[in-house]
Amino acid sequence: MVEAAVVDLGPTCSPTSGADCLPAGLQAPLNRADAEELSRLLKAVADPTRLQLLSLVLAGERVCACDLNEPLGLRQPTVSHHLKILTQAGLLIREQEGTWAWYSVDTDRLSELGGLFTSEVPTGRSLPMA
Amino acid sequence: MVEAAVVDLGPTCSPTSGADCLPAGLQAPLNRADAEELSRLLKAVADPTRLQLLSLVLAGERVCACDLNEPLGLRQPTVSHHLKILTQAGLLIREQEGTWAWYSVDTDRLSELGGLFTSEVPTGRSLPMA
DNA sequence: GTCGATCATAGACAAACATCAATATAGACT
DNA sequence: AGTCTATATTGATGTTTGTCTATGATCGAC
Repeated sequence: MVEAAVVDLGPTCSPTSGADCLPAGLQAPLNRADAEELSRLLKAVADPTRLQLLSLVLAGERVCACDLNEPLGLRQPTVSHHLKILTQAGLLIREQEGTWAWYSVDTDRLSELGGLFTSEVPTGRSLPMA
Repeated sequence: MVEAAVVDLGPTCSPTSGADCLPAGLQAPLNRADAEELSRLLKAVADPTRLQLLSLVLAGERVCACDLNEPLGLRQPTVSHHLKILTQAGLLIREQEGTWAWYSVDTDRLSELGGLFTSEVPTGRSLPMA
């Protein structure tokens, strides 16, 4: 040990955290439970196929599942499996319409994800002349 | 098929993309190569132990590896393994000093990660009265 | 009803992964 | 030299994960 750098990994999220109470981010030391909850969300996104899926649905705004098999070059059950994972993670919204299943991206949830790593004060605008 | 929704998965990053040229985000449809590169970075973060590691190093600013085994409750080789993965992903910076290894977070890289999901125009400040 | 199309589920299988114990490497110090 | 400490690497093991085929469930149209 180099020093008495005692760091307790206490709870960072409220003990009665609901389904949408994400552990805020990395600013405070994460306890195991919060880290596991965060990793569940991140695992949903840490797969090349699911990233392509997200980008495709994001490009189409509201996309039929039937249009996703071909551009990915994967079998229908495989795509269905990934869509389920993304939906369970709250990143995709599923709407059944007759035989079809329409998917759209929950952009709030998506930016919530990004916010986990960018909770600093924004120092400058990224767009030219707002 | 529902419509002729042709989406080509062309390259989104420059063909000669260097090590730090991340595929920009999900706004444009991702081809497989870019999706795999992104997923490599996200996989580094999609693990509860590595999330705890990041939060610990972030809290200490510059942390000796010797102080990380105990708060995580994991063996030294396991922690060393995770530190290597985070370093290879560019999220941690390693500095050797005698026998010790000091780690710090590359905050630029970290916010680059967050930016993958939050490339929208910021509509409002999140801090009270800036 | 039957047929065809869309999507989900179940089960199998190989590849990737997290963890450990054991060992190796390298520096500091006597 | 020799020992102790800090860290990395190797190899093994159990678990998770991505993909497939095969099958089931549901809806619309004839």
